[in-house]
Amino acid sequence: MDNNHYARILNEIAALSQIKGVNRFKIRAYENAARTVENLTEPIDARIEDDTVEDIKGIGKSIAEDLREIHETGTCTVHTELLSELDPGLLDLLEIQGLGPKRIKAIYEELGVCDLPSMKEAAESGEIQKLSGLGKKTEQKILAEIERLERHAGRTPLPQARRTALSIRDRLAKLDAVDRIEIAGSIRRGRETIGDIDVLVTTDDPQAVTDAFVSLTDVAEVLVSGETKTSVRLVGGIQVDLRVVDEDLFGSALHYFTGSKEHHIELRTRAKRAGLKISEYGVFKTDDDETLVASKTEEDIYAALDLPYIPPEIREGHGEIEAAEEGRLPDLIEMSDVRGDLHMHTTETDGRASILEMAQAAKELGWSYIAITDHSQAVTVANGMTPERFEAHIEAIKKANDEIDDFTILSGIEVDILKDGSLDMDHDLLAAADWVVASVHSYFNMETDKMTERLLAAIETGLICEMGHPTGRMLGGRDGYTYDMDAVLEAALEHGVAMELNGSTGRLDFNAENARRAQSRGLKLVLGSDAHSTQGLSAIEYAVQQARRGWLTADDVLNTLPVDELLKSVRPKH
DNA sequence: GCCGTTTTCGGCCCGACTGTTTTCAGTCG
Repeated sequence: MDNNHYARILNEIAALSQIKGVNRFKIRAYENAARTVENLTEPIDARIEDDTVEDIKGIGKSIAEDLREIHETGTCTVHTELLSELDPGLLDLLEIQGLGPKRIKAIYEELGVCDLPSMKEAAESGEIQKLSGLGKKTEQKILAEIERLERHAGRTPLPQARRTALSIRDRLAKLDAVDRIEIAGSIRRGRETIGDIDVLVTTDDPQAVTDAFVSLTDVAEVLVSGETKTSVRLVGGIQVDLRVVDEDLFGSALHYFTGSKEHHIELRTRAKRAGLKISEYGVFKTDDDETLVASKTEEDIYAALDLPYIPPEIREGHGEIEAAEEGRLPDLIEMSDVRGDLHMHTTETDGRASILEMAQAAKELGWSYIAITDHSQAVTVANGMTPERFEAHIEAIKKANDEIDDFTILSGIEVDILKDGSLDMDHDLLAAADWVVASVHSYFNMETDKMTERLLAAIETGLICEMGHPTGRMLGGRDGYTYDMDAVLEAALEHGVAMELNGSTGRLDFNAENARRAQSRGLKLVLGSDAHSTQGLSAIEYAVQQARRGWLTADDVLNTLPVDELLKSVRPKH
């Protein structure tokens, strides 16, 4: 069973327990355990079977028992009892901003409201405002929130949220009153989907900045406005929080507003033991009259806690603080480590630039090589290449090399993995090409076993360098196809196939968790832009960011190698 | 429910803002 299945049940136990009103630390224990399971690089099934599940930090006797029960039956008593006591529809109500577990419980008990439709009905008929502690305003907010949830559910994909954030940043940066402005929050950490945008500003005129912020043309509604914190909702539905801080406190504020919550909880617990207190205003001593120890930079904050700097991308409460303590923090890959890009398209199929244009643009970005990887014929909508066209394309790529200095253009292809696992191209042509990306573009809904067989067959041809966008998921769109990931990773390792971390803005596939899982098995990753235009090449930044979230170093990534070493590192039997 | 360089019991991050209240609980990040 997939780790996510276990995590989902633990999360539901936490959410339902909140509404039931149990001890909040017990709830946190379930949340922590869910997060731990989600981010485990090995199958939880294996830990249950060899009876080591209780050795995992954050999983004790009781939750271990729950996990064993889920392993055997698919669910556990704690979960089923909560579901029979309460109503599963209540989980949706937690999505309503401004309503927490206490109020939901009260409304549930007083009015029998058990899901979004009954909440809407109760609010529309004015029943909510009659309850003690609730009033007309809360009732109106609930209605507005339900309407918003009906219109626009879920989180925003990172690239889209980042564009919005940068636009807001640039507009506010023009104000005289703004000294320094920075995007913090989950965008800075590079989470693949974004709940809201956090903007941090230093100024000597907070009122002027706040006024300008709420007057931005795309602000639909002001949610909160205080001295240091203002929140708005944009026309598109996304929430933006603006925080105004003193210059001297910039480091501690940036650290605080970057999160994650879990990272902070762990860090603050650690600080407390050392007689320190952390808030957005700095690190303070708790024993005397609260002396300020650090606040100017994030480096200062970590130094005050006797820790090395922890990069934003891994501040997720996934063991990074423990690793920092023990000097085990990975030296995360950086943009400057990347030497080339191994996944892109040209006008030969569905790209918008020629071979040479792509090469020149890549050279300007600082790369020393690229692979041109146009589609094979199965992708008819992309004008995929027949064997004849591919053969000619290989020649054209070789020729283009003569027209650019100090740069290598590898001949390649993104060959389709057909329904039966065979490759959509003559094998001798694949063998003749420098770089072969193999990808699935059809029949996404195959059964898990069939899809596993399909991918294994493709890997076992021995002709593949790299598995392209390995799960096929679209960010904020379709889910990835399902297969036995462990079996596929094992085969890829055996046949010298790297897994791609595709940075194109609609995908980010592999995601960070899968990349870390592959890396922990000894597999290499490749960062690819999947560019269809010269501008598209910059998507590699997203791939780097996700790689950092997956704790990858330059050594884990093949396209940090010089081109000759790169080519030696794949297709060993070839 | 989990955990231990103050601990096997007694803790478990910290502050801002709002609405409904007359001093603060609830929610959020």
